[in-house]
Amino acid sequence: MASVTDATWTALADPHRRAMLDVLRVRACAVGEIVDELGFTQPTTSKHLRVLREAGLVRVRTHAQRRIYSVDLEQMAELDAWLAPFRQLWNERLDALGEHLDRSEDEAKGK
Amino acid sequence: MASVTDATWTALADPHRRAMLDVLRVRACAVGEIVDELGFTQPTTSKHLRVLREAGLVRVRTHAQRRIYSVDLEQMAELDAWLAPFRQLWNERLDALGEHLDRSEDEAKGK
DNA sequence: AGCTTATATTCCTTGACACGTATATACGCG
DNA sequence: CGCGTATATACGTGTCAAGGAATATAAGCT
Repeated sequence: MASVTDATWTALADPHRRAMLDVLRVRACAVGEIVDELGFTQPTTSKHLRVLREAGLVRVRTHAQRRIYSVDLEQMAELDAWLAPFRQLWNERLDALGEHLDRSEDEAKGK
Repeated sequence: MASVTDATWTALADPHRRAMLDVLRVRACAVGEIVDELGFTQPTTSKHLRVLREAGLVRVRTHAQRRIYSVDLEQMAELDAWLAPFRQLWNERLDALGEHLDRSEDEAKGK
């Protein structure tokens, strides 16, 4: 149960790696497929995948010579947990705005 | 309307800066308060705040000599937007599990 | 205007990271 | 077992970001 650590955030700091996660979000991929899709060299791709793996963001399963990488959704959920308090503040602000608008609307409808 | 860019993710990669965001999430702070709270030196704190500002993650308003920093919740919401598709997959997985459990439960209750 | 407080910036050194090239490991197959 | 495919690692190099110390800017105060 890998938790979110510095490595996780560092891994996300690189745009290539975020692109890789976006690809893997759609479906699990072998290394070669990611190379084809994103156009990075194979060694670069493998190195980035290693960083993502050590960050707990992706998982590998070996299938013959291929290594199939997929997103670790649980880790993403933990990232989300860090973001959640901020989102809550944001939603509170939206709610306050919505209430404000509703009040005007209710007054118009005479509700 | 600053959007999420590489700078945003890079800013989040640093644990000190995430700590600062956690402090600012509770309430807006002047630089000195952050220095006191987290124990970084003043120049370091200012430099990190600059990075956060240029990343669109915090806003400043000047109040006499003090500069009051606060989290830019809108930017956080945009970060959340990137994470959202992953969260959705995660929730679908939880729902599938829940449905599975509900089915067993319903059979037990004869619903 | 001088002094103090509050914050920002500069310079310098150091360490981490990304990329390319070359090479190593692993697996399957004839 | 030798060969091809698929992936990982090692090495050398250039770039960039972080921290400390010193200094600059800015605003209030007497």
